[in-house]
Amino acid sequence: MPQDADREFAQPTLDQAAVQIRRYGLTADPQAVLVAVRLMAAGARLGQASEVHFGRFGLSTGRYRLLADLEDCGGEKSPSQLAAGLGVTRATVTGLVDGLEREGLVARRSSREDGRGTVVVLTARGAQRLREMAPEHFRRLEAMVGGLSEVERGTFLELLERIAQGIGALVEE
Amino acid sequence: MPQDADREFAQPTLDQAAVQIRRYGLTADPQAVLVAVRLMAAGARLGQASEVHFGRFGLSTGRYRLLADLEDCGGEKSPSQLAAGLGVTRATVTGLVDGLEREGLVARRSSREDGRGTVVVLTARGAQRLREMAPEHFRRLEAMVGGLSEVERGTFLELLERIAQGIGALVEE
DNA sequence: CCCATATAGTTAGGCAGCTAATTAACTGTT
DNA sequence: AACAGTTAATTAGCTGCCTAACTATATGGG
Repeated sequence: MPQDADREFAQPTLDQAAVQIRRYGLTADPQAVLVAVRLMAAGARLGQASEVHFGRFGLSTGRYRLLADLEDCGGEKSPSQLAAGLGVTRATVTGLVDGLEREGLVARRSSREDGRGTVVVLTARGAQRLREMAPEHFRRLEAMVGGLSEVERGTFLELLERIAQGIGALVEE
Repeated sequence: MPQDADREFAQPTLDQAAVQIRRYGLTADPQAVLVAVRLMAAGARLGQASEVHFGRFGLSTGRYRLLADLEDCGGEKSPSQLAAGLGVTRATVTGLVDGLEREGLVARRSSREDGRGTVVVLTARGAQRLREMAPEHFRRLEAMVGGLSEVERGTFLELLERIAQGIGALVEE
């Protein structure tokens, strides 16, 4: 019996943000803070929902993304290239590949050009798994934003893009 | 010398989405898929940026949120209530409290009303830590969305809200 | 009153992300 | 040719999140 399934996701409110800001005697704009906090909450929640979905196919978000990236690139890539493509460290890729290799979805072989390198290869079984998941995966992604019209999606993308730039600027500080 | 610091965050493109959809012979809308994928990427990136920020104060996103939630509620709450407020499981709260207690930022005492229960209490040191972090924390949140006007932020919030509903519907499937 | 069930908190084990350190191989300079 | 520095991949150890299982206490029905 799963005991925590009824976890509620109470969205943070504008009032909460305003109270916090006032408590510390600051002058930040509560609405701006709310945008940031809600975006983070949505991202986290989306991440968890994905994890559950991929779990049903014996994968995880990270493993799925690695597999998909491999297929996008013709089925072969070095761990370093995978890390760059996925935006994670090479150490993380090592772990993901370990798991996928155990399941026979990818294989490792050593590089011919570079004695230090290895190449991760998508196996037939790995490609098969991707095909099995695709319909539901894309259906879910579509359903998630189904409440928005095409124009609204365009607007959202543009605003998100600008926020992403703001995040990028922060990271470089 | 950190060796992976130059990790690039290549945003997924509309073309990539379209190619993937076509490969599996599906009919999903690439733009809708792109919105979902970018939102997930932004959330993940924001999460990592936060982690770095909080790390400079010897905390993490989860620990900070627990501390802040505690202060919002007058400084005392049970682990169960904390879990509900933060949207995580009680097991996770146990881990967060363990860490915070080790640093002397919170304390545990057993509940007087319920023999099974404990109460997590914000210590003076914990409150002090929050005060130290507040200015930079809120400045960063504000800076992140600084590229948007007030009207745009309102629009973004509204669209994000509708997407959050879409995510909620998926979770219940 | 007792027992079944529910709830509070913890523990154990898993995964994914990180950093830092290690080993091996490549590269460029002198 | 030898050595220094760089890069590829892995390993070890941390955190946060999860689920499942366990212990202890509450609570309600026969």
